[in-house]
Amino acid sequence: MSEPGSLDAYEETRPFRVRSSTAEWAAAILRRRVTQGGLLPGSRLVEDELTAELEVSRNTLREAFRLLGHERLLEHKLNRGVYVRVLSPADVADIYRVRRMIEGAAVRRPDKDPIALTALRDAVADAERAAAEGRWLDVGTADLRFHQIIASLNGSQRVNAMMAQLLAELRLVFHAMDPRVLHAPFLPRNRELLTLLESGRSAEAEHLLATYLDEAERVLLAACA
Amino acid sequence: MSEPGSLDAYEETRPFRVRSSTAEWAAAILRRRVTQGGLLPGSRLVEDELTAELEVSRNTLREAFRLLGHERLLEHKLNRGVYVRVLSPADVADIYRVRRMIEGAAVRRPDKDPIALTALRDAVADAERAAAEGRWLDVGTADLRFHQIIASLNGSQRVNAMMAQLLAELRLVFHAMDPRVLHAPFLPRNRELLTLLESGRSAEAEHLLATYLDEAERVLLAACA
DNA sequence: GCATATTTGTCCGTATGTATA
DNA sequence: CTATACATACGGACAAATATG
Repeated sequence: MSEPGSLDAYEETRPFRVRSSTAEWAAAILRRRVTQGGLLPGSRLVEDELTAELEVSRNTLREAFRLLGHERLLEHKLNRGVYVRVLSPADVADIYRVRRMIEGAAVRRPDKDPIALTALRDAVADAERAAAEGRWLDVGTADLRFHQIIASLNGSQRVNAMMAQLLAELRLVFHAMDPRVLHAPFLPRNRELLTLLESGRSAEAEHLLATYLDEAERVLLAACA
Repeated sequence: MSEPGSLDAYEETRPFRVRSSTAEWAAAILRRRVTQGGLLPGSRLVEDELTAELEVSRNTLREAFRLLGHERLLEHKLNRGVYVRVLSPADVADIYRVRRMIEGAAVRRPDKDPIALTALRDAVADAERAAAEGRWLDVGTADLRFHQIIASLNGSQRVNAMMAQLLAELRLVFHAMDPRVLHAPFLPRNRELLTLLESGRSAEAEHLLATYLDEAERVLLAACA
């Protein structure tokens, strides 16, 4: 507690514990390792090692495990330990079924929040700039942000939370792929989708999104197998 | 559990708690009390009382609290305790936004699973029988099952889980209402919706469902305020 | 198949911080 | 302000399950 993570320069230092609990702090560090690829799917998380490294008690670490398990980033096998989740092809297919439902309902809505449209323009511009400069990981981040904003057009906090969790899960598969191959084909389509949304052509946007998601699913399913 | 000190090798001290963790077992008991109205919204859950009653440790009970907190059945106020969630009108509106999305997508699908249709017929029949016999709580249970099956037409495990959670949350409001007033108006419409689904009239089913959900939302919003 | 070491699951006691009467 | 009640977090303990030789 007194000396937070002096050996680990990568990690954020422990924030003020006024607002967040120690368990959430530990969960945040592990979450970042998983979503950013530091911990690959299938890796085992040993309690002893992590309590020593994070300098938290076993109880607190186990609470962090539970938080991330509920986000489907970790898998808890009884008496056998905690592992980074490995997505099956069935998982990927299921995630894309939900994405088609959420994003489809979003673009079908007649009333588009102008603030969200502005945020969409920013996300597309960021992705294009990152691509031009070869920062493909940043392209991926902007792409995920784009789709998170699309989902937010539904105007539901619960849908936003579901979408955030789905995209975090998808990142587990992303690490098995070249980010350029993964994101480059979809950049122009994000731009096109944005144009259709801005001009209110919902039916065309819905169709474009459907084919978009079908193809993305195929790419990721190939990476799974 | 009942006798922590006794080391009798032959007696089974924890019949079923070996398979699932003790925390999940405790969570299951509390979940049941909340969804079945034994613990009303706003009630405080005191650690000391529950550790004594359930005969589990504080750590284990806290694990159970976390689990139910993520299911949105309990509310965790930092340093101030754990309470049964009280749904605001905004929560009810949000839940119905998601229900319109999930159930709308379900009835719009062209391919209806025949097994699900059979299950729907059973649910409607159960509800009607229970209503005829004045068992209004059972009517409510069958009604929720009806809508859970509707959601399952999407063919997604994740959507099923979301729907189950939404309906569990809705039960929090149900306890503030007379179950007869709540469910009776919707019985004939479930029957009608089933007929439309069986005959493949998706557009009509979608419209009926939309007006159905709008009215149910109004009823519950009134109960909230 | 057995014996041992490791790891997890659970519980306890306690110290500290925080909110409320 | 004090007192009280409670949540947060830690470390130790031991049984049970699993992994290892």
